[in-house]
Amino acid sequence: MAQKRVTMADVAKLAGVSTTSVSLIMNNRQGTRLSAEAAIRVRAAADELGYRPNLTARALSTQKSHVIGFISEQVATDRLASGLIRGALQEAKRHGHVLFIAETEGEEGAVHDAVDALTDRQVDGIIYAATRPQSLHVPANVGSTPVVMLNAVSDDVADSVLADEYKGARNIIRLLLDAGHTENVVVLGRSLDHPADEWFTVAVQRRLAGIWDTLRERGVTPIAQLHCQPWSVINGYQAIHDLLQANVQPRAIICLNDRLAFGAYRALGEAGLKAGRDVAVVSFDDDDIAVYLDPMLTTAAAPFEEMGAHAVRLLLDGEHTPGEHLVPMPLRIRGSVKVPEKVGSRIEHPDDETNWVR
Amino acid sequence: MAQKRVTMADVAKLAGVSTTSVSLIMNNRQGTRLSAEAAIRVRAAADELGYRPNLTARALSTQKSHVIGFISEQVATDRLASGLIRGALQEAKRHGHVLFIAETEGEEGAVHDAVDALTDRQVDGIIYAATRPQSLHVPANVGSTPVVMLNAVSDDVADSVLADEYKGARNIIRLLLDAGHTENVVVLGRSLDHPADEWFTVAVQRRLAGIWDTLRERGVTPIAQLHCQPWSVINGYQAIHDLLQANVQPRAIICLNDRLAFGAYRALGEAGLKAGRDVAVVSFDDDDIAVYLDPMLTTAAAPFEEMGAHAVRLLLDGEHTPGEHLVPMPLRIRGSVKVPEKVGSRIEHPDDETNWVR
DNA sequence: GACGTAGGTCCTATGGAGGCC
DNA sequence: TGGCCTCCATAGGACCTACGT
Repeated sequence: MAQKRVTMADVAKLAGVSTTSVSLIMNNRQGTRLSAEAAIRVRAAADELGYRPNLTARALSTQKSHVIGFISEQVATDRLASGLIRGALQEAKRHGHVLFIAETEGEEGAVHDAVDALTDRQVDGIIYAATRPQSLHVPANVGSTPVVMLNAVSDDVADSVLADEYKGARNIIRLLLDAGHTENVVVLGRSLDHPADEWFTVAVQRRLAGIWDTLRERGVTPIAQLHCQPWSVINGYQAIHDLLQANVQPRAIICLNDRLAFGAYRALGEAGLKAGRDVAVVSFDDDDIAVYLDPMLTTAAAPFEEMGAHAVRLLLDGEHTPGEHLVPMPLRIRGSVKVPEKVGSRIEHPDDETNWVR
Repeated sequence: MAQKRVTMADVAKLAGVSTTSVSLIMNNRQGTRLSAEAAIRVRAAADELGYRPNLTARALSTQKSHVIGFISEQVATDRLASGLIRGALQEAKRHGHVLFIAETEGEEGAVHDAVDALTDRQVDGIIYAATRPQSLHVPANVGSTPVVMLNAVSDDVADSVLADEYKGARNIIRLLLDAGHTENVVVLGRSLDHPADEWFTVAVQRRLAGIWDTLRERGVTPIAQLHCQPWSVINGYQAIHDLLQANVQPRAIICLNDRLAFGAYRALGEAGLKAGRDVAVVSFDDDDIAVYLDPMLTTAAAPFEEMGAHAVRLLLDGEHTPGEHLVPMPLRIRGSVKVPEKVGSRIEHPDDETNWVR
């Protein structure tokens, strides 16, 4: 027999005041001269009854639900990008907000439905997230609800939170070169002269640009560009396998993501070579598998948690300047690159703030 | 300039009826004699204005929010158990519900706070989930909100959804034995005579019981029980490594989870042995890494999605009989066990319904 | 037979009322 | 007669529903 919740009216009765007074006092409204004594009575009554305001009713009356909607294709389930949710969740909690989660599973029209489901419940804002950076369409039924794109961009929305691919790429390449691996360098994942295709997203463009700009600055010319899409374990394996078969001996491999690196490890292993010892390997993302590898992978981490948190902050802060918001990619320096002691300490990192090593 | 949403009143005015009529018609209430013609007018007006009911207001008046709260320590972020959320999400969506997600990150008092945050928003029910089956305390402030434990149990709550560890174990062991691997069997992860400790949860007990009951039934006596906790890659590696050093040659390894299996693969590899070819390996969970391994791992999958969906169903169905709800663990038959063609087709699976092979 | 009125859900916002010196 | 302090009535917010016309 669901005993009902305590309402303001109950508190008011016990304290001998009106519900108005209870509301004013419980919300600590300034500028209203209610006697200190009344305030004490009301608070005591509220405590005694265990009163908690009904946020649904409050939302109805204030038009602010303190709820944020989180739409994604598969974020909650994608092990790489679930960090996005986690970051958003924590930040939302710190602001007394809660998250509605809706996943579209890539179904047609599911985004539209999700938006309906969320706006029908008066969310204060919507985060539209993707597991891989891409351009998405935001359905018109969001109406006037603020939207922030997370790990994605959209023509329909001003704000988007992205990883700083360019600087991240510069930093990890600098790390590689500073450690002395400047000969027989191979770039695995995408070649520069390949025509633009569906995989060639903004994020990829910037990642590539960061890599090549830095190589050129240092006067390093790779001995091979291995193109393969998608960036899967098997494709990484195949590419390096073929390279070795052709009797080309890489001394450093720049992998465009961790899965390619995983594949590269295998191909190297079959040839009796070992990452870290015979071949330096750097990569991107800091996928979970990065630390399962032997040796563990040095990689520029996708800063998902921080990105998720930032998206929430943007939504709650109406004052920010709209546009692209770039979050630094921290380097995870591990065994796949041998960094000589003396070199390690004098590695230059002009783009300093992006170098969150841990 | 947030143009306001259209309300029932707007529709009523356009259709020339009262809001009552709009409510009755939009909700398809039976037994109310409104003219068919009025219904048509109302629907047309609603369409024209793009009317959508405000679910916050509806929740306030009906006391049903069509929202389910999902509390967990780290489910959204745990790559193994995020399937729980996904399943819940899909099932909720199918019933027109939406999920609030709250994570506790294991902080003290966070569960209590999460419950407050959810009940303040009038959720219709709460799912309390864990990444590893365990017994949890449910704070009293849930009040009369229905709660279902997911991948967990609690003294405070009747309903819990768990994987059917016992039958799952029986089935995977049968598979192994039916494939002819009955000699030199090793059990990796926990030994029977080890005293109960924090790791010895109900789930583990049942998993173990399923394994040993089946071995005994078939008259198979393992040549070794390797005990190690936690069930990590490194511990799995170490245990098998030591075994091989001691010159014991296993022909079949029953791993208590996939991470142990991963470690076992490595130790075997170093000794020039290969899973599937020289040693049959079976395991539990169907972690993501299971398909990254070479050969891919044969394992009894933790049916997380189905469990999540089931929890939602329980919450929405007030009529079910309370108690433990066991969800079958499907076998994922892959390369780590060689199943002779003729054997494969005549493997017996008395516990039939649990054998969702895919 | 076909519909509307009024009151309920719980909280907030506003103006104004009563008491006292 | 005013001014100050303390408080509350009322009117929303958008919806549902029992009853009445």
